[in-house]
Amino acid sequence: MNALMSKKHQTRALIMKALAHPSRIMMIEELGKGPRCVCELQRLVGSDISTVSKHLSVLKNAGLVYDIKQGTTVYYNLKVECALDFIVCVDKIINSYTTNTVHISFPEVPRAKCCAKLKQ
Amino acid sequence: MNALMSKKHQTRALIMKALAHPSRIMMIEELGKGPRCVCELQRLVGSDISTVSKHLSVLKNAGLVYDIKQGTTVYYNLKVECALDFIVCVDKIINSYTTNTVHISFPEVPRAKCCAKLKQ
DNA sequence: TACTTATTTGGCTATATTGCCAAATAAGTA
DNA sequence: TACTTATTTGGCAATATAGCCAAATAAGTA
Repeated sequence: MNALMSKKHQTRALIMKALAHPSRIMMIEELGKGPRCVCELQRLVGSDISTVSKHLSVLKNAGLVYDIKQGTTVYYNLKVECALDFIVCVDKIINSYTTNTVHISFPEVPRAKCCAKLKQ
Repeated sequence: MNALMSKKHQTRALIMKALAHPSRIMMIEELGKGPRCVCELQRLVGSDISTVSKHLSVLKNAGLVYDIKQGTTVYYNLKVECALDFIVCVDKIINSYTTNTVHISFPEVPRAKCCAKLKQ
């Protein structure tokens, strides 16, 4: 894997990581309904307001939300609609936990040994 | 937020977390092409084989992959096709980094103060 | 200016994740 | 049985993440 590939996968992981927390998923879902201030999101998730603020900066850093200041209030907005698609994807997977049928699929031909260390 | 809601969001986060690592994203993408043994995935990501094995157990634990043993070789398989949708979602977001136009949207009416602590 | 409201930042501790090595396990082969 | 191959597990150190409190910042109001 070259450095360019690595960069790409790191960017992907940054976005996934941003969504990899219960509070942040909740907030993204809520922001799908419209802009919300930090206070409103704080009531939603129930953590300390400083914690919520830090979660929001993670989402912002990943490019998922943006903020607009009005007086002393900061409104957070969903930047990319498709962030909501993630939640649909996840819930599909959760549903598949019970309904999914496993397809057994072997490689067509036996492969040569691929893991052995070279002899010295 | 009640305990049931919390449970749901934790399950969602478990799946997101499983995908929140460059190597694991790479492996999911590769498994989209067909079953692969641990060795093949190890060559793909370039980490120690024990590290790769642990990454795979994270994916398995989240219900994203399953494994089938053939002799000494373990073939990993994508369990849910829609795990690939995530990667499409992420790449859409990455593309939006440059092309996305911000829609400024304020709440229609000014809201009452919502954050102040009660006076004692 | 002093106070209030809303939010962010710094700092700290607790916890989780990552990645390597070494050892263990599992299954096939000489 | 001893050896080889493929993979998993245990253990450990390094790093990252989370969440709280206290303090700082920003903007409005009396």
